Amino acid sequence: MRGRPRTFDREKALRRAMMVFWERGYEAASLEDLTEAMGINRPSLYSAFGRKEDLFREAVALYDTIETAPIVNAVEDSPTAYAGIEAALKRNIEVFTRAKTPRGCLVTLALLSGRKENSEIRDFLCENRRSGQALLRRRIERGIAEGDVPAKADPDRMALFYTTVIHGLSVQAKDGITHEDLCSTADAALAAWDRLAGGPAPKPASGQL
Amino acid sequence: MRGRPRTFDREKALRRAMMVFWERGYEAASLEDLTEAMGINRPSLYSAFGRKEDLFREAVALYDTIETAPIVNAVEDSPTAYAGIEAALKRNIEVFTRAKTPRGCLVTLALLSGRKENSEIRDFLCENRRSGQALLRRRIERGIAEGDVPAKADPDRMALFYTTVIHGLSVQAKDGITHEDLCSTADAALAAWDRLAGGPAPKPASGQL
DNA sequence: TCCTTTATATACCGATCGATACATTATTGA
DNA sequence: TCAATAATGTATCGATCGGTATATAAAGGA
Repeated sequence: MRGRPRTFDREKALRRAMMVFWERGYEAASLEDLTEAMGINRPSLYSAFGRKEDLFREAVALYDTIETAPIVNAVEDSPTAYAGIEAALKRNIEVFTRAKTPRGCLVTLALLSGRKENSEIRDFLCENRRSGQALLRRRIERGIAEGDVPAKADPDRMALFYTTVIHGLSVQAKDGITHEDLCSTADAALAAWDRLAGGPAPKPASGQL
Repeated sequence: MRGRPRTFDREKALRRAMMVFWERGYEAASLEDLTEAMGINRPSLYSAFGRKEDLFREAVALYDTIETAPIVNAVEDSPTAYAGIEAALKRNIEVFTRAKTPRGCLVTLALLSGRKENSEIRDFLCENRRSGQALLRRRIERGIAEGDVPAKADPDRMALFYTTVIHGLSVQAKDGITHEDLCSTADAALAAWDRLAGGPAPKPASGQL
């Protein structure tokens, strides 16, 4: 390639930008905060990532890759829908309270209220949240298909409930609630499972599996 | 009183400021947004309410008076702890989805992430959230004392769980979830009650009440 | 009537916001 | 060797941020 080579690691700079957005949210993360954390100056940021909005979208994509994707895998790899939802709750809590990263979920906390000119980014984050909800819904639907969830269960409703709890856990994590208390809260949500699913999981007929 | 009389209704102006903070959050509500909504200019705002931070604290106090206090009363006036928590959920949903006011809870959504120089306001809001949690805890403790909640129930844990759900409902309301779906989610949370309380409510001995 | 007091309106403060112009430096291809 | 290309550092842009100085207007008290 022609031209002067880049003197910084683009991926590492993006990861640091992600941390700033995670800590401060979208609007409160200033270009000065970002460039300082990334170790570069403004023109380098703009040539490598585009505008602040572009950088943020890429930071969210990186968050999805680093933080969300393993949770998605855990949900899908769990043997039952219940175990999948439990994994979603517990693994999110691990992320929300990890010592080396900011508390709570970037996608949930970065922009709830805000300036009206940032409504597109708010919608972008909302869509991301809905995709997490869709993940849980599909896992419960699969549970019905595979027989570990009663057929009369309502996957939409259950996914909405557990997604709502996860959003609440983000707020609580940001407020400094302990890991232990968050886990206790997740268990409380799971305690509703049988009644939400319309009874305990039907026992598969012997030899069916 | 001496001096030129005020030409605006202080209470009405405060209510409009509250709406702006409710809609945009603390940081994104600019003085221009505020003065325009309040129908006054900056010096009038400063002489009547002090700095932006002072105005915000007073707006939150008004929110507590107008929106929160009736919910507090409903929780405390409910005949049982279960009915009290149910009232807290349902009445919050009414507030979060009311057509004439912004969606979600001002206290929860106004400042989660943000600039580090606003950490005092974040703590102020966090304290407000914790007081809501304490309200639920006390109502459950009273339920134990009055016999409508089993003695082995954990009021701290139950209050934390239902408060977390309410925080999640704020996020969902902001995301545009329907009133019906929010109610369905609240019912899902209430479905965990018996297992959280350690069994259904003990039946009072006949003649005890 | 006139002075004191308080509110109003205009205009502006320094600081910071996101975003760039410009000149310089470093590299590749011809 | 040198033009073309791309990244860097500095310095700055206009807009907006929260917050005020200043002058004027409107009331009460002496």
